[in-house]
Amino acid sequence: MKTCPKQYVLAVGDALNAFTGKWKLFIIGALIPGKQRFSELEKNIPKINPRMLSKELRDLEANGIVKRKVNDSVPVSVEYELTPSGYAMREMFDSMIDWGIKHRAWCMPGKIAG
Amino acid sequence: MKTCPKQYVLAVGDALNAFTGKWKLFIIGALIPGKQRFSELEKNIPKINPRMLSKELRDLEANGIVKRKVNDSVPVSVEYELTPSGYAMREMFDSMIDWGIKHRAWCMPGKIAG
DNA sequence: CTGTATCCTCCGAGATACTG
DNA sequence: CAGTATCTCGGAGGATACAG
Repeated sequence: MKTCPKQYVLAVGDALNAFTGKWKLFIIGALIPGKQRFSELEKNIPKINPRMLSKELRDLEANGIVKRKVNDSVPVSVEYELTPSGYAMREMFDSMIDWGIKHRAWCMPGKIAG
Repeated sequence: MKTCPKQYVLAVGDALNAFTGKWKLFIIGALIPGKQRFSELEKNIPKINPRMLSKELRDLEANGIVKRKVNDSVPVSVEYELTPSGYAMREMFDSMIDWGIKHRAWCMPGKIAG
């Protein structure tokens, strides 16, 4: 691995940490159009349960991908929003999409759309 | 999720499948400079054991990332090499590296190099 | 509404020994 | 050399009920 300085490995590790697991990608995806409340996320992400949603949101917050804002209303509401780093993930996803589409075309022609 | 057609989700899924897990990224990284034999991979990837190496290589081959070539020599040797799709992952990794480095600069300044 | 607390299951992955 | 066969364990993730 000639051209592979240590900070590259760390950087890829950060990126992987940020969106691996079963749900993080869906949560980030759901937040790209804009902030959402806990219950909206729960409704918009099929099959997730509150325990997992809560846990993943805490992970994402700890990793600086999502920020959490409590509105002091009655009843209380909590909004989640991507941080600048979170929004910046789009370019990374775009290049994953590019690769994925080319890969499908290359090795499973005819299955472009599922 | 307005701008999120189904084939995008599939494409990202393909990309994730291709390199998640504990070892796939290291294997791909080890193969970027060129083809390598089983035992070379085993030696070059610290702490991997033959069972995991074998399993991950089979996964990668099934996903069209790696191709396996048996040389009919004595003793037998087997070479693994990235497919064109495999080599094409570099751009994706580069954009992950970009994001990771910016992310580190943004949310953990001073820890650029670990 | 926004989460926690428990309990449980399944599988990724390590250790070690063995085979053609 | 290039793998496979077992055994084992921890942790990711699901189901459900409960709490502030």
